[in-house]
Amino acid sequence: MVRRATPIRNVTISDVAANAGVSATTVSRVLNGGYPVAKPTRLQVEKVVRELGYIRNMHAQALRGTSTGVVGVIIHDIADPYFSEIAAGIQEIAAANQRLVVVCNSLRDPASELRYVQMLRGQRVDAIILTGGAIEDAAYLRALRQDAAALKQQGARMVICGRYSSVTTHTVVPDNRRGGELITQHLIENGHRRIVEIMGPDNFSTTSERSAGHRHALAVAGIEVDRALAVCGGFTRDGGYEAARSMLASGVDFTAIYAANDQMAVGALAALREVGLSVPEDVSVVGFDDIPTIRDVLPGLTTIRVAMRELGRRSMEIAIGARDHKPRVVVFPVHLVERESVAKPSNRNRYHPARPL
Amino acid sequence: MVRRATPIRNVTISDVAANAGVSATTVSRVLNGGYPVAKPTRLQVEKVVRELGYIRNMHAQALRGTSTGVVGVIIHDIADPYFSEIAAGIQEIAAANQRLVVVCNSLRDPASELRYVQMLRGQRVDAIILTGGAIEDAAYLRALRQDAAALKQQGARMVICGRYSSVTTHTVVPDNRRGGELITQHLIENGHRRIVEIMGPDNFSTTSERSAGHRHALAVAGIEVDRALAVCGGFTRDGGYEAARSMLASGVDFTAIYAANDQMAVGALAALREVGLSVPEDVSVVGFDDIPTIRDVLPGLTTIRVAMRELGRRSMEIAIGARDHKPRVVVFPVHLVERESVAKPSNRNRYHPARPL
DNA sequence: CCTCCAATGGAAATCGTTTTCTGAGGCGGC
DNA sequence: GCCGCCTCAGAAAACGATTTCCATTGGAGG
Repeated sequence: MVRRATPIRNVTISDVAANAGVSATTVSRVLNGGYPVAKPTRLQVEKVVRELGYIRNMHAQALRGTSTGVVGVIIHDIADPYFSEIAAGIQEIAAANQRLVVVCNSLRDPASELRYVQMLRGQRVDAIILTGGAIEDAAYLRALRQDAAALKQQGARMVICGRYSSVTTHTVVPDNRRGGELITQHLIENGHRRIVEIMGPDNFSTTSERSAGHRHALAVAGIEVDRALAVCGGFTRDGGYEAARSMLASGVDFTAIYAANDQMAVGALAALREVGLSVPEDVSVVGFDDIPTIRDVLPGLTTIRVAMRELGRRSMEIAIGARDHKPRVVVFPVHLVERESVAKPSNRNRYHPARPL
Repeated sequence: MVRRATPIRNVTISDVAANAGVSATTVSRVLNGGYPVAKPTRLQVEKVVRELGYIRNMHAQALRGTSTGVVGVIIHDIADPYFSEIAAGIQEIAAANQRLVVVCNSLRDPASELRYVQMLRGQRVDAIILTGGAIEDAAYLRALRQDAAALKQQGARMVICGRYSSVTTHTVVPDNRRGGELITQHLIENGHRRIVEIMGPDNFSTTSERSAGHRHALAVAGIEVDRALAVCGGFTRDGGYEAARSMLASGVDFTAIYAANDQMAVGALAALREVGLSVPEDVSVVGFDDIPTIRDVLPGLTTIRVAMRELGRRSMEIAIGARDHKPRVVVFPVHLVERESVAKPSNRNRYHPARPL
């Protein structure tokens, strides 16, 4: 391997200073403003900056103490439309405020989430936004609380987006419980009493919040919760597909499926289609979130609208906002979006597997 | 506003050194390895590091000269499934190599793309991955070439993903031209001769590459290109919807629609549904990319598979790979995925608008 | 004519690491 | 008993920007 001819060397503020015949101090003042610099001097410096293509070294700047202008975002999975919408909202506000965003995919692994928090702290980010539901694990939450405290100590902040949290910090969250309640009410009003609940992974705060709303609505209507109607699955299309298949295979009676997010609902639709059941004639299906892509599934999915992009925007606004806020909780309201996937239950064409799938 | 009781002050390497009764040098050596440190000393230092919750200041480290471990990614729109898949692939490799990824949404604006490149250079990232088609604009490309050169000078690299480029740097790209050719051939083999081409935005490299393949296939089959059958639109669902509506409104005759990406194809499907045309009986529709979400549109969309995740992975591998590579071009093959949206053309039920939509 | 102040520019310390150089012991070989 | 080598640890100089002090000038005011 040949040695590089010119050593790796960037244009520094001193290079600019030398070429402009002034001191580094003056260059810095021209760049940052807020200190009087005589007009000819300023113009000369600006000219040299352009000529040399000088770019500030953010690390030197950060080291000296001013902020880094970087916000860290920890997300479950950027390929999931729910999170990519939130990420898009975050980016909008970041762009409008000249901030850079470091995005980390935790893939729902709490250990990797904590590792990323450490890395981001090492980056001395101005803030960390933690999105998505939390694993309800004591050790994990304890570690997070410590990080939040350390972050505050560093003069940075932590914003939690998409979950209620036991960590004392800013929180932006959709009203998951209310959503579960609304969508279940809607099914009940349409005459459904035997409703399959496809839940998210066990131990997830989103799962328990949405499920609580669901069960509350059932209780209010005087419908007893039948454990045989509940099934857990990954928060993905395939998770919903598998869950629906297992319910079909079990032979249990139901007239509707409530999936705890749209992706799972879409998977359930596919499973129903596969066995020849039609929606909503044979089975009604509802989802949660109203992700953009379900505009184009058939039949149109009745769901709960969560303003994901707005959730992201708001989180970022808090992340880069004024420093002297008390930790506070912003709850985003949700509402029902009716499309074509719900009808009154009918008893014809109920599917009964001759043999397990 | 009350002054903070304790000034903002992090645990530094010297704090660790002092508490462990050694010098900062020794702490650094324990942290980085590669230099002999006596076992008791090492254990003592590690203990203090844990106790104090010490985290390296990446900025100081970066300033000193070692790499930052950060890779910048510039992307058109993180909420677009095509790009979020690429981003997910990038993240996979990043996570496996302890790298952090800064994601910037350019929203297809070349000026903001260039601004982001500057910001990322200021961050002294190890590499920049530029994804998505390029605006074919001379000034933009010139600026990009300069940045690529400067980056190389800094010892960083630029990887271009998703476009052939006139910039001399590493390139990872799907075979767009071949894809346009394959999908068009498929339509022709099914008997279609009057094919609407819903193109992406004008001046986009992806648009021209995919369109070139399309026109080539037509030429080979001896079909003359009819400019009345081509229409441009944004690379989005709504872009495809509007484009399809305008073709329908124009009253021009066609039996198939080729949309230059899946999102536009989905939009076209919606437009056709709206006027009561069914796919593929009345009109055949094909897309491009095979984004994950089209698994669940009806009818199943025949399209060109692009390995987006793999594209992202490979880009990142090159971005963090060994330093002594010549710029090279990796072309990813594409292939046809047949589903249910293509059939032989029929003349019944052709839509003729009584009045413009 | 002397003093004082406003306007402008520079020297040097500082931020937290890494990485030379040195240097101090200890020990084997002659 | 001395030399040289090996092992380990520390002092100090970077890296590139910001910021706190000063220093100089020129003009206003007495």
